[in-house]
Amino acid sequence: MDKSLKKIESQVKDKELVELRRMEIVKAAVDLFVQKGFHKTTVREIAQKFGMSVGTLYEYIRTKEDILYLVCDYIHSSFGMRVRPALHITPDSVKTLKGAIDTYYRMIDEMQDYLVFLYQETKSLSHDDRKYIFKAEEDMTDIFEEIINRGIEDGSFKLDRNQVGLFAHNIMVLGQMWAFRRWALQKSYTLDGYIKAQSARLIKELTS
Amino acid sequence: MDKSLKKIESQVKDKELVELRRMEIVKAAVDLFVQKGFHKTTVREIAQKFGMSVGTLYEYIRTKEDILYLVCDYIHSSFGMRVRPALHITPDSVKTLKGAIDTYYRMIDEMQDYLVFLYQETKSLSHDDRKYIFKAEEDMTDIFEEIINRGIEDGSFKLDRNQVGLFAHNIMVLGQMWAFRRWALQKSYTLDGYIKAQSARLIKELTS
DNA sequence: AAGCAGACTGAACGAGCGTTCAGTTTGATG
DNA sequence: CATCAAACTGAACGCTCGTTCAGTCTGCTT
Repeated sequence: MDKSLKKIESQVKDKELVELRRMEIVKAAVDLFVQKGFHKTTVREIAQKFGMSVGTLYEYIRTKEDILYLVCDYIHSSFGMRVRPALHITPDSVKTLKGAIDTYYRMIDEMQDYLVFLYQETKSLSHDDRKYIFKAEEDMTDIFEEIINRGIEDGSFKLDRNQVGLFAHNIMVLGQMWAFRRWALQKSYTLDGYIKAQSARLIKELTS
Repeated sequence: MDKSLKKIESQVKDKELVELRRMEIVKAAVDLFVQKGFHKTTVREIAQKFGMSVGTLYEYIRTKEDILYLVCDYIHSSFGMRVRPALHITPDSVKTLKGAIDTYYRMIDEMQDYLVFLYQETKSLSHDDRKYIFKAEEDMTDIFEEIINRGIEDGSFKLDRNQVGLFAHNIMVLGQMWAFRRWALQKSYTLDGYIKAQSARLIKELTS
């Protein structure tokens, strides 16, 4: 799942160079997109930040939307790269879930600008591309579901089987809320306080 | 709070006509915006659906962004008009909260397209206009806070005072999740099932 | 050195779109 | 019926921006 589904064609032959330049393009574009939004960012601006001419930029992509796709893909895989290695399945299900929540919520805090951007601009992607991006969310949900299911099996958690999916969604949404409602929450809570409060509540619900 | 904060100037003198035509404009624009997004909708399209020429349209607004503001304001006040009258404060705090959740969640279901649109396009508004729109969210949070606080006072709910705000946010976000994650949730749950499950969980948490 | 392919340049093109304005219609007034 | 202002029209303007392409530069090969 590290590589994108879609192959975007380019004029340039050298595969490694394409990879390298595209990473530069993404790095240049992501900040502009997050700051100004996709529509208000011009290809010229991206090229300028990228340090090359518009013409060159178009050697590596076909359309402006390709850049959006690359950026979304980049953000999405950054998430994946950060969560996966940080998730330790331990014999103690409570500890495992606590750790997963902590990891996920901290990642959201670090990447809040990207997260908000993803939610706001995915509708500008084609239907197929959007599905691919949503896939990342489903993968994450699956991870939480698995942890909860293990906990139920070993008797740590009490939860109706057909509520596991919903509970996994709740965990994720309560984390994402930190980014989406920062205008309210980040006035009254610190990240640590927020994680502690939400985490305690979720765990208590599962164990009582 | 029914009238907008901002007065948008118009060429037309007759105040009532302005009000009438603007409502027609909003009605025409809102569907197009929800369907295609703000940026991809042209003023010409709106004028056409509105049934008048572009020139006339511009007698009632100054810029395209004015239309966005009018639409956001319209959506926001539709929310307000629907929730407020449906909220009954009863002596039974549990029943009151259950009713409020039910009302709010059903409203989200009905207006899910609008809600998603609001979240996706508010960033295109000016800073002041955005603040005005966020205000609606804060008002709603206040309502839930008040219900919870009453419940704590009359002994129905057990919750640390400094967690009331957070709990109110949780209630709202778990409702909005129905709209934002419909791609996953609305496959596996009915609205009634969803409300019952989330509501039960929230109430249980407050009363146990 | 000559030849050549791959990488790069940026002026130019042209379509799309927000906005305007010179002019027409409408209907109220005297 | 004449007058006039308010409401309406839509072609035209002008600017922005995605995209292209004729031409230049670079460095490798023979």
